[in-house]
This record gives sequence, C-alpha cells and structure tokens, in this order.
Amino acid sequence: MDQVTALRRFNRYFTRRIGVLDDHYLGQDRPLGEARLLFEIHESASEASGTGASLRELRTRLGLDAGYLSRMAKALEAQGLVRTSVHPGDNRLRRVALTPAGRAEVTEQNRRAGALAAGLLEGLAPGQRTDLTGALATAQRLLRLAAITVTLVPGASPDARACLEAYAADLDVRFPEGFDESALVRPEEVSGDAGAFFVAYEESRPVGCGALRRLEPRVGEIRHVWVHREARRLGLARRLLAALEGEAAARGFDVVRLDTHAALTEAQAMYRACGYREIPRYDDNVYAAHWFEKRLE
Amino acid sequence: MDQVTALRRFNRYFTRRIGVLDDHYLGQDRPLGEARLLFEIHESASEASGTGASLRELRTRLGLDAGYLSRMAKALEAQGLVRTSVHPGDNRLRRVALTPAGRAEVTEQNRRAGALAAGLLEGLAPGQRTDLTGALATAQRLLRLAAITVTLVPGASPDARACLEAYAADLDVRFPEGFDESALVRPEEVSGDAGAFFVAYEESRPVGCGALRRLEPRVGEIRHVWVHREARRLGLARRLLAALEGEAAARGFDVVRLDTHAALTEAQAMYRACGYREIPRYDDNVYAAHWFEKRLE
DNA sequence: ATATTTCTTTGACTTTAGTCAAACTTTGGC
DNA sequence: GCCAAAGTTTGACTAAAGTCAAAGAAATAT
Repeated sequence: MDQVTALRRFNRYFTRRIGVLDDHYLGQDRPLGEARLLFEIHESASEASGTGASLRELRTRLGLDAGYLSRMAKALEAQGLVRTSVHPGDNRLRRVALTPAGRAEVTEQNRRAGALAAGLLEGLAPGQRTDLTGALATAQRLLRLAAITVTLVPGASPDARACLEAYAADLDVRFPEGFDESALVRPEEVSGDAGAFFVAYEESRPVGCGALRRLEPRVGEIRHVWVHREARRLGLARRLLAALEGEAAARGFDVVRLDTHAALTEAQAMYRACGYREIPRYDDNVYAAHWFEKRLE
Repeated sequence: MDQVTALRRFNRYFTRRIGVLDDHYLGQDRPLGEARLLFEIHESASEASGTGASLRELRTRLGLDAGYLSRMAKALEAQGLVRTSVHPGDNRLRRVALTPAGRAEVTEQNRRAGALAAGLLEGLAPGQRTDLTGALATAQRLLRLAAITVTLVPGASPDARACLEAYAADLDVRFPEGFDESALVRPEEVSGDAGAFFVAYEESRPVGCGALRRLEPRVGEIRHVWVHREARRLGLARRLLAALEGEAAARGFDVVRLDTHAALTEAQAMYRACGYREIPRYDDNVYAAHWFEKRLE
C-alpha cells in the first residue's frame, strides 16, 4: 500500500511539474491538440517506412473523436503543415503527411522541449545526471511491463497468427539455416482441450506470445515464446512463461517440456534461471538442439 | 544530449500513459479543474493545522486567475462540497473548507486513483515493485534538486531573513542549550563587499540558504548553511556549499573556514566529504565545537 | 447483388478553461 | 484620516476541446 502511495506521489509531482511545463512549451504558438497531432503524424511517419499516417491510426493512437480529428487535420492542412491524400489500397482511408513546413514545425517543437529538458539537467552534477537517467530508464521499463496484459486467445485469432508470423520471421533471420513456417503449431493444436495460446498486449497491440499444447497425458509442451523486438528486456518472456506454466498446472499437467535452437543462448539461460533443467531429446524438431523440462508444483 | 532524449522519452511515456489516466479517473464526475481544486483544498487543510485554505493560497498554488478561482469555489459551494467564510484576522481573505460531502468526494477520488496505481503494480512481481518504487524515489529526488535554483540575494531581503529565522528555530530545537538569534550574521555582514547570501528556491519558495563573509584578507567564512526540513536528503546543502565556494573564489579568497556545533554530526561528515579538514579553533563562537577549512583552487 | 461494416466529413451543439477589466472591501503605511 | 495595495467578486468575453448524429463513399461479408 505504501508503494501505491509512492507511485501516486511521483505521478503527481511529475505530471504537475514536468509534464505540464513540457506541454506548455510544446504548443507555444498553436492549440495543444494541434501540436500533439502534428507530433503524432511525425512519429507515425518515421516509424512506418511509409510517408504519413492514416487518420484511422491517429484516431486510435490519440483516442480522439473522428469528427474532431477530421477538423483538426483540415486546420493543419489550411496552415500548410500537412498534405492529405487517399490511402492507396483502401480508398476509405485518408493519409496525412507532413509538408516541409510541418517538418520544420516539429523540429522547432523538439528544439524547445529539448532545451527545457537540458535546462533541467543543468542543475545537476554529471554523476547525478547519470543516476537520474538510470532511474528513469528502470522506472519506464517496469511501468511498461506493468502495463502489459497477458491474455488467453483462440489459437486461430488474427493476433495469434500475427505473432506467430512475426516469430517465424525473426527466427528466419536468426537461424543460419533459416526457418520454415510449417514448423509452427497449427491453430487447433493450441485451442480448446488440445492446448492454449497467450498473447501479450501493450496498449492493445500484440507484443508477445506463447503456446502450450498437450504432449502426453500429464505432460505439456511450451512452444513459440516470442517477444516483439521493441518489448524486449522488460522481463516479458518470464511473464509469458509464468502464464503458460499456470495454465499447464490448471490443466493438470505435472511437467512441461520445451526445446530451443542452438542459436538462442539467451533463451536457454532464461529457461535455466526459471527452473528448467536440460533433458535428453524428446522430439524430432529439426531446429532444436536443447531440450528442457520443469516439474510443476 | 542522450540524457536529454532519455528524459524526454520518459516524460512523454509517463504523462501520456499514467498521468493522463490518473487525471481522467480523478475527474470522473466533474470538471478536472474542480476536482483539482477540491484536492488542493484538502491538501492545504491537512497541511496547515487549521481548517481550510484561503483563496489567495489556492490561487498561487494552482496558478489560477482570481476570477476563475472565485467562480469555481462558488460552484463547489453550490454543490455543497465546500463552505466559505471570512478569514479571521484578515477580512479581505476568504477561507474555504471542505464539508463532510466534500471530504467524502476527496476520499472517493483517492480511492479511485489508488485503485489505478494498485492495478498497475499488480502486473509486477514483488521484487520488481520494490525496484520501481526505488527508481521513482531516486528520480523524484533528483528532479526536485534539479528544479531548485540557488541565487544571490541581499542579506536584508525578506527571504534571507525568513531563512535565517527558520534556521535559528531549527537550531534552538537541535542544540541542548538552545540557540539565540543574536548569534546570526547581521545583514550588512553578508551584503556588498563584506559578504554574500544565497537562497535556494523551489517553485519560488525559499528552501535553503547559506552565507559568506570576509573573515580576514583572502580568507572567507561560510555560515548558516541551512536546508528546509522538506528539502533535505536531496543534496541541496552540497549545492549551496558549491555556490558559496564559487563566490568565495570569485572574490579572491584562497581559503574558506567554517565552524559547526557538536550536535551536527551529519554536517561534519558532509564538510569532510566536500574536502574540508578540521583545524584548530579560529573564533569564539560559543556554539562551535569543530572548525574546518578548505583551500580553494 | 445486397446488406453490413468501416471510415470520413459535416453541421450543430456543449462544456471547460481561461482572460481582462471594473467595482468594491479591507488592510497597512504614512 | 487618506491613499495605495491586496484580495475578491462580477460581467462580458474568447478559444479550445470535445460530443453526437446524420450522411455519403468504399470495402467486406453473405
């Protein structure tokens, strides 16, 4: 309960003191809503290799009313900061991209916010600055992890399939011999009585997954534990593993097994740290080089 | 420059994800402005032993327009959440205090915000929660320190005198024999050519001070380094000391001296850690038990 | 091919937040 | 006792933020 207080105290301090200041500087010459929208268009554009973001995307990201957003976009266009066009491929969608003037504006926003942050850091000695940066990084990592939810989904759901595709693509790059998607579990193997599939969501985006299937009576197998590149080093894999083990225990399995590729040394280290011990080969997975097992309580 | 980026990244993440959520929950049934005002009235009331806060106090704390605040207070009164009365002692001021209904509302606000924070922490293992709390505490400490400014003020200024009074009151409690204000420096000793006086401000409130005066040619004396109870353990004394030493060097002093009371053991430890070494008695200060000196570069 | 859903635009609103100046009362300095 | 300053209230505004529903166009499902 004291930790709740600490979190709230920090929240109050931070949003009132720093956050408010930042917003104030951000939207110096224009409404905050427009400034934020401009910023978000810039972000979306630089993330996706493409040029610009769709209104639909911005709407969900900023959580705005469709009409409100439409009008703001029009206002930005009237000011010459963005250009809109129909989305190629889906004519219902509207694409918004920054003009050079819009990009200049975002750069200026960044300069101001950066100056604010730099001014704040100036009051600290170099060592203290490092401490601050470290503490903020730790806090952000843990807050992100805390905000991620791990939920059971049907093995055939689009999110599950999307995760497995990303997983396969990652492995294909990682394994010297490549990776063939046919080695993935089939949806029916991880649905209903046969097994389970978990997806980790960060702000309703899937950022990780893990599958459990029945191998033999009272023995389960964990497969395809994967974490999105941008959600790594948060401790998410451990949470997925814990969810899978909990599910296995609930299904009456005494033991869970899993295998890993020789190249995935960090994964092996994690399994060991989580109480798995290496066992002899139990399957004929061509990609596997190590086999592990853990006895459940 | 990378530290600036880290600070900004955290700021963005935190305000958008946690701060916004918190505000949203806070003001569930009423405008955010009113919810904040209600909260602030509660805070002021519990801080000051008295019942309620003056509008003037709330105005400076929240940085609101007088007219705007007056109207919001009236709205809260119409809703039966606060009661206003004339301030005893100054009939210009208006005092606002929570009614039982108002207190219930604040309790409900707190419950909601607490539930939000608790929900967030639930996603973490106990060890991770401790890490998070620790990181946030460190970050808050350093951010506060960074936001404090140390400035040179005339020795006779009200802020300087207020600090010295608080300093004397602290010592009077701390020293077994008490402390008499006549032992303080006189304003003229720390103004102009004779010396200097620094005040540390946090959000325009004085939270610390330190004096420098000429003892002999090329020798300065540092006196009355004090930090407000609520601004301790931030590293502020060191910053004050650094400011005083910088000023001493700028005035051509080669050496600074200072004395401390036997009871102030943490102060002694700090002086040693900051490069001061103990020397024989150099004055006849009745409160002093240890004398220190530092040679400036 | 038809119906349903998705996405955007537009019109018509409301609420919140905030500003500015004038008026009035009380205090404190001289 | 007079005058300036401080504190509050009120009137008269504006801008920003956001809501809701209707309507039209394009995609998708059946």
